[in-house]
Amino acid sequence: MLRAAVALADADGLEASSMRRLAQELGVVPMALYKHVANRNELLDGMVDIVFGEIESPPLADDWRSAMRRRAISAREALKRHSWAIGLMETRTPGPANLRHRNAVMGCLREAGFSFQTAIHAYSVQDAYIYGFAQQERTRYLAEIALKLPESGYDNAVEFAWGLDLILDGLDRCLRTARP
Amino acid sequence: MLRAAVALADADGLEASSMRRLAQELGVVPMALYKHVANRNELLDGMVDIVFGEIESPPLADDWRSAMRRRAISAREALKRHSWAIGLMETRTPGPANLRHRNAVMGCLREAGFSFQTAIHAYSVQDAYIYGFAQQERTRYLAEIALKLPESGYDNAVEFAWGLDLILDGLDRCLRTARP
DNA sequence: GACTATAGGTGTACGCCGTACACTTGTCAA
DNA sequence: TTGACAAGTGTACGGCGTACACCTATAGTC
Repeated sequence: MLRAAVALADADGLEASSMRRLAQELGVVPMALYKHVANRNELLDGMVDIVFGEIESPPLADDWRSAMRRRAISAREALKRHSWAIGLMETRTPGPANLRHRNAVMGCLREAGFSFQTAIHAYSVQDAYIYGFAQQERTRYLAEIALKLPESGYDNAVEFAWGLDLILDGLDRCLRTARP
Repeated sequence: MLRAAVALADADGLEASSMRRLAQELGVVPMALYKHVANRNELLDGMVDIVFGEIESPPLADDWRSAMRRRAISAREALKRHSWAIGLMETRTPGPANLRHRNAVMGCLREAGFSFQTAIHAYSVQDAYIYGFAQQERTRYLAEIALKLPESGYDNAVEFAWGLDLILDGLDRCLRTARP
C-alpha cells in the first residue's frame, strides 16, 4: 500500500495521491485504507520513510569524506526520483529508516574524529545543502538563470557536486585544524 | 488583502489561510477575493513575494562577503517570521521583489569578481543552504538531536552562522585562487 | 441631470478532499 | 460449531477551491 502510494505520487504528484485516489488505484473503497493507517499524516510518514530507506547509509569504517559524498549524492538522486518528498523529509515524524540513517551518519562523523558538537554542525550544514538544493532543482527550469545555461553544458549533478565539495572541503579543513 | 493573507498564515499556518477563511477575516464573501486574484496560486505568489520583499538586498558597491552574510541572515529571519513560506520561495513563479533580489545578488557577486558561472555556483550553494537550513529549523525541536542541546547553549542562529561562514570561506578561497 | 460602463461584492452550486461511524464478510482457532 | 478478529463497505459531514450568473455603487461622458 505504501509502495502504491509512493508510485502514485511519483507519477502524478503528491496531491494526486489522495486517500480516495489511492484507494481507487488499489481497487478498494477509501475507508478501507484506514484499517492499515490511522490517517493521511501517517501515510505520508510511511511514504517518506520509504524514501529514506533508498538513501545510502555511510558505513562506519569507511573514509568519512567519500562516505559522506556518496550519501549526499544518493540522497539527491532519491529526492529526484521522489520529488514530492522534498518538503516532507524534515517535517514528518521520523520513521525507522530515518533514525537508522541518522545514526549511521552521526556514527561515521564521530568515528572520523569530529567532536559531538562539530558533528552536529557538519551534519546540519550538509543536510541543509542537500535538501535546499533538491528544492531548487525542482524549479530551476523556469528560472531565467537556467535559460542561458543548458547550451553551455549546465548540469545539475555537477552544480550539486560543486557546492558539496566546497562544503566537504570546509569540513575537512575544520577537522584538521580542530576548529570548534 | 495580501497583507491579511500573510498575517493569517503567520498566525495560524498556511492551511488556515484558505480562500474562505481569508474572506471571512476580511468580512467578505469568498468569491469576492477572485476580483483581485485569479486563483489561490496567484494569492500564494503574492504572499511569497511579500516575504522576498523583506529580505535585505545586497548593495552593489559593498564588500561582497559581508553583504552576502547580511542578506543570508536577513533571509533566515524573514523565513523564521513566515515559516509557511519555506517550501514556497523557490517553487512559485517569481514576482517583482524576487527578481529584484536576484538581480541584486548576481550583480554583487559579479562586481566582486566572480565569473558568471562561478557566481551561479556561489548563488546556488548559498540559497540551497539558506532554504535548507530554514526548513530544518522548523522541525529541529522534535529531533532527538535537539533534546540534548538546548541546555548546552545551542542556538539556531549560531548554527546557521557556522555553516554560512564555512560556505563563505569556501567561496572566498575560490575567488582568490580563481578556481573554476 | 440622464445614461452607461465598470469595479467590486453576492449567492448558489459542483466536485473534490479527509474521515467518523456503523455495518458486513471471510478466515481461522478453540 | 462457534466466536473473535482482520479487512472491506456505505453513508454522511464539513471543509476546500472555484465556475457562473447576478447585483450595486461609483465615475465619466454627453
